[in-house]
Amino acid sequence: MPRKEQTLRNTTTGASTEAAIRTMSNDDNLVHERRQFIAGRALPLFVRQGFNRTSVREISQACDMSIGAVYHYLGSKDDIGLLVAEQMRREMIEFMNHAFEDPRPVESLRSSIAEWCRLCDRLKDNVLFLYREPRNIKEAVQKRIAEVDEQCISMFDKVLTMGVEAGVFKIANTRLFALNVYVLGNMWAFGRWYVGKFMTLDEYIEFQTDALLSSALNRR
Amino acid sequence: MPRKEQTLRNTTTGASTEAAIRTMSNDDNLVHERRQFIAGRALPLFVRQGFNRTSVREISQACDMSIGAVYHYLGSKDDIGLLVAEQMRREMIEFMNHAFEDPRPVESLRSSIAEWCRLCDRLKDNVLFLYREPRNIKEAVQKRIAEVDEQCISMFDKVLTMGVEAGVFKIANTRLFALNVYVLGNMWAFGRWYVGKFMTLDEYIEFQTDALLSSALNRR
Amino acid sequence: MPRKEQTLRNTTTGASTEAAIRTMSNDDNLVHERRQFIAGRALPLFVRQGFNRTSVREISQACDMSIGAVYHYLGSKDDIGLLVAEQMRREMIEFMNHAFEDPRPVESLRSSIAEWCRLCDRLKDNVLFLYREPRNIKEAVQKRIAEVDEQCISMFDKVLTMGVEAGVFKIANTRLFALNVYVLGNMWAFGRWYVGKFMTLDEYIEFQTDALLSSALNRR
Amino acid sequence: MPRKEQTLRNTTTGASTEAAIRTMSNDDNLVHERRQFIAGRALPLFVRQGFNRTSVREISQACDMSIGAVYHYLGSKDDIGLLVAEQMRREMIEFMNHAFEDPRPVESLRSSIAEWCRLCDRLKDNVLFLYREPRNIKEAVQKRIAEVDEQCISMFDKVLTMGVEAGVFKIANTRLFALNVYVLGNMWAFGRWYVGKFMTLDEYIEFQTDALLSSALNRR
DNA sequence: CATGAATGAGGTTTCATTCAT
DNA sequence: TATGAATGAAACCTCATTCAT
Repeated sequence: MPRKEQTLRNTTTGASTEAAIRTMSNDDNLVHERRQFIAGRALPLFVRQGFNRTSVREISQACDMSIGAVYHYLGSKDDIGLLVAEQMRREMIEFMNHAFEDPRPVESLRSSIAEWCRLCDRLKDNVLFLYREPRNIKEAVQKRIAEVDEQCISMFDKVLTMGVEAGVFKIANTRLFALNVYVLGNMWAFGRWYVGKFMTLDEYIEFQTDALLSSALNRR
Repeated sequence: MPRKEQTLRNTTTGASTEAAIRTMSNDDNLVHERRQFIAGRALPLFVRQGFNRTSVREISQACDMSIGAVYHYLGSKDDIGLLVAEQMRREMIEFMNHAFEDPRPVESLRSSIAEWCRLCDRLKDNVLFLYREPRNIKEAVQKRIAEVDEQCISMFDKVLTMGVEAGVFKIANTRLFALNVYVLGNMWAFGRWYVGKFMTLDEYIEFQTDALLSSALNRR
Repeated sequence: MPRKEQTLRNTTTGASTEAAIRTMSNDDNLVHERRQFIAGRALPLFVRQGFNRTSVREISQACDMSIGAVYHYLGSKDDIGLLVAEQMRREMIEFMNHAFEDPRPVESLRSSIAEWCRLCDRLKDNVLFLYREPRNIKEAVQKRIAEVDEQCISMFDKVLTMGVEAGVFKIANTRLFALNVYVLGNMWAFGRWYVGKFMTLDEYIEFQTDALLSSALNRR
Repeated sequence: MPRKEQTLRNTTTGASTEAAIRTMSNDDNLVHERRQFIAGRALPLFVRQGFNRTSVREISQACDMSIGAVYHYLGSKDDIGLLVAEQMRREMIEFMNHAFEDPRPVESLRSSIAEWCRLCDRLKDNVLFLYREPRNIKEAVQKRIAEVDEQCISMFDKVLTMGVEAGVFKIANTRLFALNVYVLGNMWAFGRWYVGKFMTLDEYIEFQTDALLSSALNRR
């Protein structure tokens, strides 16, 4: 599906967010690896205690590193937010590149919902962080995230539109419907209503897909 | 519908959160009024800049008060979070006491969705605050909020279950469906995807209601 | 014993400490009465929590008065310290005017020790306050207190000297011995070593008097 | 005199107060050294101005450190009080372990009085602080201090009792007599009556020892 | 590369005192 | 005379960041 990829490449090309982060090291691989490590250890702390209530000292301790070492690979605490955002972005782009292999609308919608929910489940903490701490992510990076959000929604929109054009779906507002799909993935990640307490991820995917399809399918 | 009201009363009774907040004044009316005023001025700041990035000095300035005056009516900055939560809670209880006058499932669902969305629209900032800053709200108060959330979802659940029992709806998992209704209200409040940019609240309510109904309705 | 009284009058004459405290009222009796009341309620708080850790609000509440009322009779929180000091001073002067009716050295020492201990017991809190919070009493007032301290010690000194001159006592350094008598009174007031836990005031007086006498008495 | 030492060790064992103080550093030696330094610079300020009237800023300036550096080694301003108390405690334990080598009651009393007075002279400011600012020392630490106070008094008591049993002393209440010895040391540290103005420490020790002995000695 | 001591601006909070009512 | 809301300076403390080692 080269068309899609081009579209994506067009809008997401540009200096990688990560490359903009200051470091004292020249070993790119090491830098990347250490940053992922730090972000991975910091993120649960952010989710549990909040970004502002988590000190760099705590982060360095969670990493079994010195404070100086953390700053060796990062320019500032805020940069960890960028890494979290960037990881989400990377995975979403990955997701968009691999979903929709199927040209059949129903199958395509099914698989994209499932994949999307699985992605949100895997990056639960990133999703939460992006909801909760937008003020701790640089405006520019928020925009980059908004962009992939938008692309993601557009992708769902396209699948739906395709289905509508094929006469398989009947949807009054595909854009809003696509947004619903998007939110439904995030919703699983939100621990707030304990969805995970009374349902497995697979059941969740199944029920939600069925509900959406029963609403979208064109009957006549 | 007295049964519902009783249920609600039973679970929501308890010492008001507000009464637990320290104050230097004995004039209850004044205290309440000033607190609402302070919370009202502070909330937009929190939403715009984040709770931690908003200083008490800024809040006092936004209120045209001295810092000391703010602390005359509040025990701490965190207490403003409680007020925000409490306001949401109050309005949700109010909402639950007045919705669903209609015994017809479809009408009842329609009106409850509409009212719920309007409530979320009205308390947009409170909704956002509760999503973003849970770590700045005392555990106990988060629980109180979770309680009304739960009651609210249960309420939607009951409407749906009623409809299912009446043979009007056909829903695989009413609980999850109810959760979808709940989230759909919050979703409007979330500026993140700019739903409001391409749609009015009324349109949003209409489209979403239709989509949900088309999914829920039992077609023989 | 007019000689003594003259001495005292000479050094203690001067503007009363209390008269120097600002007030909004002209009714001298009322002012005095209220001040004693306030000081009496505040002193235990100071002893229990410390002067600085006791707020004017707390004091006003302990007095069942408004903050404004407290300031109606006092110019500042510090003034309460002055009142405490002044009360001690007044009682010590009173004490000095009435002790020593007896010309016999031993009897005179006995009674003055006993009276002094009883005074310290009665003004326990004042004694403690003067030890603990000298930095919260104006320099000038500290000096006035030091003056009566000095007079008190001198008084004991005189009794001892009289005894030495009469050949009844044999004391190497009457000044230091007098100081010991003084401290022994304060010592009772100091809860720190729980003297009061294993001894009544009367026993304390008896033992201490005997010990001092057995040290002071001239044997040959 | 191994029995005494054992007794002391038994009751004074326990987690060091200092170990309970929070620090950002892991270098125990550095932490201890810096804390002693800070406490040493702060204590005279406390004595001169009072604990509450001395700000952390002043302390940090007196130490030629930044405020942050002070908090790097201490968890709070109050902790300096603990250090002051702990230093007194340490020295008193040291004192108790080394005094009383002499089995002759009179010599033993003489030397213990002298050593005690010298200790109080050396730790003048600590003594004053403990008298004046008990409300700024955690209850638990006050208790630990009360414990060594008690041990110290008991130690004097034992010496006296030994003398009484040997028929050398005749004392009605050794416990109270011991307390007098204790207080007499503190009394020197109290600047309040300017004992130091008209007497050297050695003279003070001499006079007080003679007075006590002349009271304690058994004259058939 | 790594460490962690040091910095100090800036945050929250307290509280003596004033003054309009 | 009495009230208590309001003030705002100043206190304690945190923590992101730097930099000498």
